[in-house]
Amino acid sequence: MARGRQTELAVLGALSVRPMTGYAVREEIRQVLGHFWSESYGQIYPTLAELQRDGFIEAEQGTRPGSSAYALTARGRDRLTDLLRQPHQSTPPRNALMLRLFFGRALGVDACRALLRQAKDEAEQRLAEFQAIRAELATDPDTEHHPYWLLTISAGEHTARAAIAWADESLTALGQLT
Amino acid sequence: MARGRQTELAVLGALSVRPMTGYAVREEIRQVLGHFWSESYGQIYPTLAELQRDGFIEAEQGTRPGSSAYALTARGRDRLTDLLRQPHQSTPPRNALMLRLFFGRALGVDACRALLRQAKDEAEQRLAEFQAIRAELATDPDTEHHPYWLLTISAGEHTARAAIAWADESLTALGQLT
DNA sequence: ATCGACATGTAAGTCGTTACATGATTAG
DNA sequence: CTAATCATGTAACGACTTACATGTCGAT
Repeated sequence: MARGRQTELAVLGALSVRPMTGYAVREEIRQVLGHFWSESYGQIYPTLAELQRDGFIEAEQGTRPGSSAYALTARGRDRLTDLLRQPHQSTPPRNALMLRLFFGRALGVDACRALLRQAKDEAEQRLAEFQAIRAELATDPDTEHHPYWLLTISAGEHTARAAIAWADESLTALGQLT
Repeated sequence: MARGRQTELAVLGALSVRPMTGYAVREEIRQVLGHFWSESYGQIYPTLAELQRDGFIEAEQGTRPGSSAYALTARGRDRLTDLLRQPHQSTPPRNALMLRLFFGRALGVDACRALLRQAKDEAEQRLAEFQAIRAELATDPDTEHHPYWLLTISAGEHTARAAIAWADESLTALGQLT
């Protein structure tokens, strides 16, 4: 499966933006990549220790006791590029909503409609969040990351809009049932 | 987390369509729900044993030795409805493509464009598959599952089309870089 | 002083896949 | 006869989350 590499990649990527503590890595991933990725402390801290042992990151001096920010080393930068180039295998799909709708006959039309309305609400909220992030990014000083971050925001917007359209269509279709 | 329930739900759902062996449950999920859900033998067989122990399913007679098809009991049908009604929590997101594009600066424009082209190809293939399933479903004798199955197919189509549009847009955007 | 945010780390347990062993049945 | 498919089951392993224990720092 080689999925430990994925956490390694996420952590190295976060540190490539700027040096950070483990806590900050988690916050960064949660706030900025939250719709596409997630990591827990139980993954992050062991990974940081491993990366430091292997010389891919180093603790920065000047941090207060009980806390240390890590920065990429030159080898760490190479390692990041390596990992980015490797083919990615997505986790097997597990969409709880689709599983329920597929067996919707046993659930009943009304409950399915409720599920669809909830899905639509969530998609609308996601869309608003992405648009807010986009607006915030527009005011930021231009970093070289900018065009790539826009890519992922755009993906979020497209997906959310598709979900909204699908939910509307499906509510109509189910409405015509009995 | 209560995710063991998810496998239980998938297995009960499959058996609600028609009685099946464990092997067939896996095939059914792989072929029909493959784009939204997956289960492995390591999950299915222990779950079947548990469900039988709890009286939610029973082995049908008349099956050949070394093989047994299971059917839902009345209690099993209730159990399925119960599980369907319970609120679902999706697995935390882990989108390997987005993770890579987000750190695209370290990967380079050309490699990112290659990733996008690949994503577009995959989305087009998925769209074709969904349309094939839709066509096949149209020739089938009408079951009560029909409208619900169409729902999930439609979701797949919407998502695939959104992915294609996003990839096209993004390829253009990245093309204007340097 | 105390509350909330910052910060580190681990143990326990769940979840899930992969790989293998084993054998029956069917189509060519 | 033999290859492919149908079928069952489990052991080993890896990935990941949750919950907890512990402590620092800044603001009120």
